[in-house]
Amino acid sequence: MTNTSLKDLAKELNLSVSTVSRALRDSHEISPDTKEKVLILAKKLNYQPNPYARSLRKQKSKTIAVVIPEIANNFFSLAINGIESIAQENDYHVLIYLTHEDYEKELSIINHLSSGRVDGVLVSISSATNDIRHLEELHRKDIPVVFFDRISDNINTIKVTTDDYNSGYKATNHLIDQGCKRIAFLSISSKLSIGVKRMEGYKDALKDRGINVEEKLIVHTEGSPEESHNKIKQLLTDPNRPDGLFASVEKLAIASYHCCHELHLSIPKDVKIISFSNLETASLLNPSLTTITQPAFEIGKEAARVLFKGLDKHKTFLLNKSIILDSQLIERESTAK
Amino acid sequence: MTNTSLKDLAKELNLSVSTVSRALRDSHEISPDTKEKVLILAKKLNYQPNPYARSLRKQKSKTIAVVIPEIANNFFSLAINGIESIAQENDYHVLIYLTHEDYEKELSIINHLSSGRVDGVLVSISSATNDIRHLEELHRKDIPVVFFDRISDNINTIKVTTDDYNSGYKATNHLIDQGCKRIAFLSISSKLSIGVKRMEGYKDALKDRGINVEEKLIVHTEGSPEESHNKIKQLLTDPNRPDGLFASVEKLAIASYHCCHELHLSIPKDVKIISFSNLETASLLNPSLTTITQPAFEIGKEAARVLFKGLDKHKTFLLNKSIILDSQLIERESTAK
DNA sequence: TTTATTTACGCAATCGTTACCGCAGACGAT
DNA sequence: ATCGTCTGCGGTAACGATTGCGTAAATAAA
Repeated sequence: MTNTSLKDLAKELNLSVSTVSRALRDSHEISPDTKEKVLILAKKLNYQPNPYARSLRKQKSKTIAVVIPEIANNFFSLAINGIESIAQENDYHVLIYLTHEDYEKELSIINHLSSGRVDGVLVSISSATNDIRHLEELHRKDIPVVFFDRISDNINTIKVTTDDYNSGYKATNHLIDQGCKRIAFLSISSKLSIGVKRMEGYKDALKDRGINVEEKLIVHTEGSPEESHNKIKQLLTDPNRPDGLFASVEKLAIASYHCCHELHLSIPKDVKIISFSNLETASLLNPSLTTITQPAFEIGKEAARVLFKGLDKHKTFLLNKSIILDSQLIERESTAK
Repeated sequence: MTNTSLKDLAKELNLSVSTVSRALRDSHEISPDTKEKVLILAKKLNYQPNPYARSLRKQKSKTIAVVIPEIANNFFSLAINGIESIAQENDYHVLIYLTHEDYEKELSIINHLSSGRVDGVLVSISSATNDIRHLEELHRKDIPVVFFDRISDNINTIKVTTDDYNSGYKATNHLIDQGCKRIAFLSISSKLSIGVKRMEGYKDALKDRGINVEEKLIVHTEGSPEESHNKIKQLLTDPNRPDGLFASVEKLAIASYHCCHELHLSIPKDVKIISFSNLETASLLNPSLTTITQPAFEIGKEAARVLFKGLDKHKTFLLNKSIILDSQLIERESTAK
């Protein structure tokens, strides 16, 4: 059985296709009688307008794309949750694309999206991405783009993030307050905006408290989980090892926990750890993890909201604007004195 | 700037639209010369065929839908990861829909999908779903449906799950082996297949070891997180409280941990806990959590694979078939003697 | 040389919806 | 009676890509 179309309805009711179409969209040009007949039959046959025909005709797809590095990640799955909820409110559909931190993949995905498949794009760039010409291309084709979390500063559009600099500053300050003298900073990319800004907060906090910034305490692990693990382990086996770790992303905190367990280092006695994280089990860890928790769900929602706001008025939308939501420092045992 | 179409290419090259179309799809009817000219210009203008025009014409969307209860959930986000990877291999697009365990929402989503928006659907039903007529409707419209994890036995199609009965049996057996005498079973639904089968495994394991099944040790928390929390707390404050908890889903294990902490019950001394879970931090919890870990990523992959296999040959596809992947019991401290 | 065949392309219909234009008939105003 | 003005509906041309069919020119076969 194939789907019922306007033509089927029209034939059944001895009306023209255009009349049926208008009746369904409650046009004032159609008499109440006719409307009712049409609506009843449509319901009876469970008529669903063909989305592709409609999109083709209206040059609107009622669809947005979400392009993210990975999904098995608490931050991103919460963000998607927020995005999807706003999309559902607006009767939009959500396409998901994962780049797996791969620039080539991101390139080909974004490139594909310039086909008009979607009305707008929400993106959090991959850690491997330097060149953002592919994103500018979308821009040029008048497809609104909103960045969230992992943004690029080199493109004029809306960006939704948390206050990464400040959070980095606060996190570092907290470690110092708890007695740390040598604090390492862990990140997954030396280029990613979130990494850079969090690091600037880290550096400034150290300076403001009169502590020297040591480059060898700044670890960028740009590759595999194994690489992260090894680099952290190496950091912690150094005779002059740090007494505090600031993980700029959750997975590095988890790796750090594993390393400490392996090396029989006690958290927080030997090493204190704080991390950006949306881990729901942060409070159940051994020891519970002090986190900077981003409002991931809200970030998703807000990014989607501004995107939808922009879907009406393209031109004025392509502005450079930053929306910054607050993160929360939640103190737990991993940084106890 | 709008997108370039076949017509644009044709005009530029003084060719007809059909020739350009055929050239791009490497038809043998087109001369090598012409093909090359077309391909070069297409690349230069970054021509991307309009997906909606193509879908309309071909009655194929190159898109699948994934309908799941929630996404901020390790199992589902891993499964999506698997699904997306297979979809990308097959050049398909993935639409995500969340039901939030709400039957009405699931109904309206599935109903919408009968419009032909997608070529196939992967679904894990909501805990509130009894009636599956909406899914049968898809079936009737020749839209292949593959269930994964949360399946319905009342519909003839492919289902991908783990061996829930066996896993339930093994988990219960493990608790008994570790010395538990009174084992409670926690689930989020008395109807959901995964809950029922895991429970049957639980019951049979008890019987086989000569332990009576006590109905009051079987807790179904069908509502909010608060309700779950309260019911578990109530269970644990009973003077005759259980000494073992078998959580059939991860979130109930987490709730159980919180309850034990609140009630100052020691895990595993006072209460041992085992849970179905894909928590990446299971080994870092306090104490580390013994889990039945499902191959979530593989389940997603496999479900997507069989769906794609079915997208060719509809008719023969609509078979009743179960694909069962093994879960793994990973013993940790929460069930130590 | 004539006929058949191949090569390389154009024409036009089609997918299902929507939007513009047109046009009867009813009705009121003049 | 004539002229506008609604009301309610139908016809048709798009949207962009695909595809069956037609056909001129080039080539081969007779």
